[in-house]
Amino acid sequence: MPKTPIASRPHDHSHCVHSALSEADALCARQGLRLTALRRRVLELVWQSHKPLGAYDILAVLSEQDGRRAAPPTVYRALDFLLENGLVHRISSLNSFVGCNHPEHAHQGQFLICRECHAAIELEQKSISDAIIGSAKDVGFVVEGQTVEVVGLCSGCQGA
Amino acid sequence: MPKTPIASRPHDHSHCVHSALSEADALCARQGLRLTALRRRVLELVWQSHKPLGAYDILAVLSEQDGRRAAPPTVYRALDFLLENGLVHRISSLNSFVGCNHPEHAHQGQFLICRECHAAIELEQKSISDAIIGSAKDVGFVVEGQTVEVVGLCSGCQGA
DNA sequence: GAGAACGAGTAACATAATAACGTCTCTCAC
DNA sequence: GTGAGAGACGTTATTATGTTACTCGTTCTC
Repeated sequence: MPKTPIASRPHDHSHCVHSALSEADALCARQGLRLTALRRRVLELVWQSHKPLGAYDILAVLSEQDGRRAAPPTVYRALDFLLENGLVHRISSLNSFVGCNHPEHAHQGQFLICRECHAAIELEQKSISDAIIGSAKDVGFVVEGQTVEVVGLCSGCQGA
Repeated sequence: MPKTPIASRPHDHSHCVHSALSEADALCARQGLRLTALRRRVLELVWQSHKPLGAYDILAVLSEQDGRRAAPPTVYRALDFLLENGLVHRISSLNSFVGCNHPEHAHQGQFLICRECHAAIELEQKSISDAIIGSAKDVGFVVEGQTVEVVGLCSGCQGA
């Protein structure tokens, strides 16, 4: 049996996807938000992917696989909703999107992006935020939003 | 005399631009790099702007003001050269570029971007880098490149 | 059930970046 | 000097990403 490197083996995380969707259902119900079929589907696609997904990737699936007549605004509106409500994050250095691991509280994560397997690992390290806020304060700058995107090699890809 | 808020007063920093260009000249001479007229002009434009400049903004100036027949590749190639040699930084959340304050040594800065006046302040805080590298190490991730872009209000814009 | 608010389809457009190929001009070995 | 090679830049076309404006139908509210 041929060995497959861990990182490239598409490990089945359908249970993760499922639980993320349930959590999103609950969260939206609680806050009176409408997680429509389209929005839910987009969220599902983002979660299903092991790596950050571009808007046009989502668009392609909606058109080809779901048979929906979708155009860019369809996708971007759904993504805007998901972003606003903390269900996904945007990775601006990749122009793409990942599911949020902790939608239950507002935050902006930090991301470790593997240049080999393209996985994105979400962190939420107070030490990083604090370092940023502190340094900003030193020059009189008030922080409202942080974008921290780190490229490198994940543990699984370092041997290769 | 009408009061103009500090941030919107286009304070003359032609001496900054000039010294940045001189420094670039010296650096390229030292390293045997060719800072051609085009590359130098692009660097000058980036420095002249008080805020991050998009590739197509640069393109417009080259075409309209300089009368040069320029197309996107012209600008992107010049920017690639400047990026590779640490003379400018790219702000990926804005798809735009700023002059580097410390081209003399390789680094990736952190940026504070004012949502009001759009100025970009470059930081180079070891405390931030270290926090990132440390957190990454905890999950076995090896950092190769960092993108830190912070949105907020600069000191000059906080009154408004 | 009338009207407001919202979600989504549609077409066109705007902006950002790259690909592929050609030409010119250096430089440097010979 | 000269010609081969490399590098810089022009040119055309294309791809990728994101937005605007308008429409229609549904749902929510009263």
